[in-house]
Amino acid sequence: MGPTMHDVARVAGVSIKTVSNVINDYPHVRPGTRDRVIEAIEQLDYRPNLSARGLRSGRTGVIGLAVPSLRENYFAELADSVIRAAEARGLGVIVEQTGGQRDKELLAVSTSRPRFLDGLLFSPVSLGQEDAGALAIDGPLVLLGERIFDGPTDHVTMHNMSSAQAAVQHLLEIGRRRIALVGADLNGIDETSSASLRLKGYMRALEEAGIEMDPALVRTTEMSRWNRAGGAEAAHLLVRDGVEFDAVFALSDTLGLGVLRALGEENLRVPDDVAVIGFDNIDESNYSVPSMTTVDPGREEIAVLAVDRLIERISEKTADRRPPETVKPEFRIVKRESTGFPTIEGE
Amino acid sequence: MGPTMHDVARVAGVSIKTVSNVINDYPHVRPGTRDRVIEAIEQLDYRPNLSARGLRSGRTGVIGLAVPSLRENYFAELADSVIRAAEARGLGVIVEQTGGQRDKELLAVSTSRPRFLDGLLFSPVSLGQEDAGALAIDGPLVLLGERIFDGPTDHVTMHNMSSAQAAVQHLLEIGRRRIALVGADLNGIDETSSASLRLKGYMRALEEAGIEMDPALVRTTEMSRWNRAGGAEAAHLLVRDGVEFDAVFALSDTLGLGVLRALGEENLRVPDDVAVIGFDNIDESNYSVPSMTTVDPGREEIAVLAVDRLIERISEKTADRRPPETVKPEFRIVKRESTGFPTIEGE
DNA sequence: GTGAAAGCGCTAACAT
DNA sequence: ATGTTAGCGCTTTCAC
Repeated sequence: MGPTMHDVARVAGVSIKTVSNVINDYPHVRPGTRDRVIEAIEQLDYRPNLSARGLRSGRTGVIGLAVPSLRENYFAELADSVIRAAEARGLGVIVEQTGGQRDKELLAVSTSRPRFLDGLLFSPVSLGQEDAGALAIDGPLVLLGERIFDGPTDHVTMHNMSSAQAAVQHLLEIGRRRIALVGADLNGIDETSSASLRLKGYMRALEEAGIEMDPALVRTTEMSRWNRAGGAEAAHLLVRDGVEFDAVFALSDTLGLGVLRALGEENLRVPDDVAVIGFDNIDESNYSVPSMTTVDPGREEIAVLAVDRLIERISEKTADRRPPETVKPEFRIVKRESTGFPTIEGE
Repeated sequence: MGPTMHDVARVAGVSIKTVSNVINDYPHVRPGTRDRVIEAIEQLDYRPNLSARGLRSGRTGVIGLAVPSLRENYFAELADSVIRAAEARGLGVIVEQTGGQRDKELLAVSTSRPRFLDGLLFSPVSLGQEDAGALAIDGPLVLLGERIFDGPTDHVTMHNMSSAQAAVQHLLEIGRRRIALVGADLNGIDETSSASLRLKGYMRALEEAGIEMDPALVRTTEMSRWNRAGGAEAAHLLVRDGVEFDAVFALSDTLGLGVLRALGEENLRVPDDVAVIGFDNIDESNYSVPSMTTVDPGREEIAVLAVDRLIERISEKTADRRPPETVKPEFRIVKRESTGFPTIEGE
């Protein structure tokens, strides 16, 4: 067991309170005293016991991040951003994987969370609007994604609809008219899924361009197959169904990467025969053959916004509680080879 | 502030000790008493305060995992495996990213770690053999990777040399003779890098086949460019230098994926003109065009072995301390399209 | 500006 | 089989 505050106090010839003051940057400490304490800390290699601090102060300095899986690139990159944002603010991050399973998601916001985490960033994929009530947990909670709106907590989401609209506009601008959509929701349009919101953006863009939507171009994909295999399958089916198309809007980058693979196998050239745009801007989409145009929803900023919201909630006094707030970062279209633009290194 | 053991004890009509006994599965509790306590726990939605437990018992139930970055697929997938292994054993995981920077790696095993984590899994890339001394920290530590051998801690690594040898043998078996290697160490062979160990395996396989190594086929890549861009660059240079080759052994999958991209741009067909094998078996290598043959170093088992070693060390009494131990899982070659085998779904 | 002391919620030694 | 109790190392209120 390492040295304690008492040890430091003894070596520095002060009381434990003074040591505490120095460690917590309490301003009214005489410089000389402060120096003696710091010296003692270094001499003993003293480090505060966070369990004790946590017990006393009610804060552990650790937040949770609950995501479906780190094997999904988007969430691995989101975790990277969250961990860096949290570290910059002196917080550690415990990563929990829900596997996108409803029971594990419910667990993440309930019992599984003993009094330990200062707060939780939670990105559900199975819970929906009807579960908003389950979010009324005791600790600070910030929601990520678009499964639940108007819940009792802060919410960081993205411009799903307008960015999807912009994506389709980009395809229209390069002259495409038969634009397939890959990854639509099986249940049609419910307000709360990324897929539905992005589909709405697609429809809006077509409508503005005066193009009638062809249902044969809209391909559904089970949520569990929102990956390369699912994208490949959808593209193969498009071809084998004999549907004519000159562009694909994939509702996620991994779907898009699968589409690229399948189009290659079908001997269709990208972007000459078919242009492709994805959604998420994961690192990988810059390195596919060809590199893939995509929507950058502002992942990095989502992480920063979320961590900052959470910190605010953690330090907020119960009395002057602000009402829950929903924020979204700006998005941008990253143009690459799959829509006829050269790849920009490092983009 | 939630209910405490005292509250539970009061509701159940027992003493706090009995509550503690029930929670910690102490065997000698009368069934009826146990039931009353469990009922009270549920009624109050009581959850133990881990800070208090940690303070008292010296255990927090949280371990650390320090990796370069979750944006590198291999480490994201490793983190996934570690988190699942740890969860199965009731431990949480705080993920730290070192960015592969020497100073942050040193920090990970020193001051940055206040008395909080029960133990640390550490995958260094900048620290080397000469830093073995820095690992003599107080808490349990298990090392991952191959930067440091014979250090003072347990070490989970992989069969770098023999698996690399097997990779090259696979290329030889399909009739390739001019096998390029992408990703060699700039500093030539030092014992402690994955690159060097895998290069040795390459040389051994060639030697056994009676093929003389052609230095023009061995391409070096800076550690910081062990990614798709670095792999692509190396492949482009191979072609532009006019080197003849019919296969590439990429020392990592991301290098290999870059190689695939570059070969496509150079109008070389894979595997007809050039066969490609990677190393790591990240999910992505199964979805490239073409899908990529690779070495599966046993990542999943590495995680389990590491977590189990760490748990043993955590619960070990200082007295009967076992000497440090080095373990490696089995590897296997996953054959895919890039060496002429059909992709197997889900492989 | 600094010290003394209480107590956060829990575990475990000891008592019954 | 269960109860009593003393801390674990820290923060914080209250003195001085």
